Amino acid sequence: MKIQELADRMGLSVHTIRYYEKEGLLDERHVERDQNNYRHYSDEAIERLTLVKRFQSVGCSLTELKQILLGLDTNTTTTQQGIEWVLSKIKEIERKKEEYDQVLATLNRMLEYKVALQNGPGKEHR
Amino acid sequence: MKIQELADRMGLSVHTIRYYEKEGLLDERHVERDQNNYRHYSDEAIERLTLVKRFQSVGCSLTELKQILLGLDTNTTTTQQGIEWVLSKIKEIERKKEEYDQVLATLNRMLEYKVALQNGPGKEHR
DNA sequence: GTAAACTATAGAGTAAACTCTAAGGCAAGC
DNA sequence: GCTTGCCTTAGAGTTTACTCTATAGTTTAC
Repeated sequence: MKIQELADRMGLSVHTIRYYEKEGLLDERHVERDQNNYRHYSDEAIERLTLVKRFQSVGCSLTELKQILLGLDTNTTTTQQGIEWVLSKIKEIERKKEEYDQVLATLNRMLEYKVALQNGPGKEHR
Repeated sequence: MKIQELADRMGLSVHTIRYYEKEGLLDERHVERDQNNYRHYSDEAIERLTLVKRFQSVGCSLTELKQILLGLDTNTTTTQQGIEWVLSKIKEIERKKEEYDQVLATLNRMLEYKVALQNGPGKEHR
């Protein structure tokens, strides 16, 4: 598929996709060039970008993502070191999930307060 | 307490704290000025910045945070509208938590793969 | 066969959230 | 009393992740 189609399917702009390629998040398994020099994307590009979006949405920078993808692609970092990296990342994500729970708690308090205000104005305090 | 102490306690830089104040995330309940014009922070500043960090860590922009804090501070946005905003925010956070679970799943797959490689090299495939 | 729509590149511009610098005033220790 | 270190402001600089522009070639539709 060509870049515009991929962009539409992924909900990204063509600029962003080219930018990701420049940043090394896509490689020959995902993009090739037609005779006319147009980029041609494989289905693997979809998978890759889905992964990119997913990790990005939990706060990974593109630099960090490159590390992660490298870890998925090659066995180079396989060893105690690589395992420890993944473990620390897992801990980090779990901490973040706890943060989310605390934010949810705050939002729920806000909600209850607002609902109470709406239902019984004049009794706001206590 | 003075700005450096607050910064140390919160794990922020003094620059960042002044920046937050300029952006309207802190007000007279959190900062006052001594005779020498030094900023003097109340304990409420700690609570406030904790909240700021918490919401920020789940992807809220400072602009959005200002809205949230306004909603906590005043009753101005209390009405159906405000309630709906909180509800939509809660949905958003819940969606994000699901993303986190997917990322955790990916990391766990990476981990298993790496552990398997380390324990039985030569049997990487299948 | 030509206009509209898509592709390419290089590079400039933007927004958010810091981060740092300069130039100066205040304060605490020796 | 003076050096060292923290405080002030205004404003410049940085980083990240886009986002857009200019210029030009290609493809598709009528």
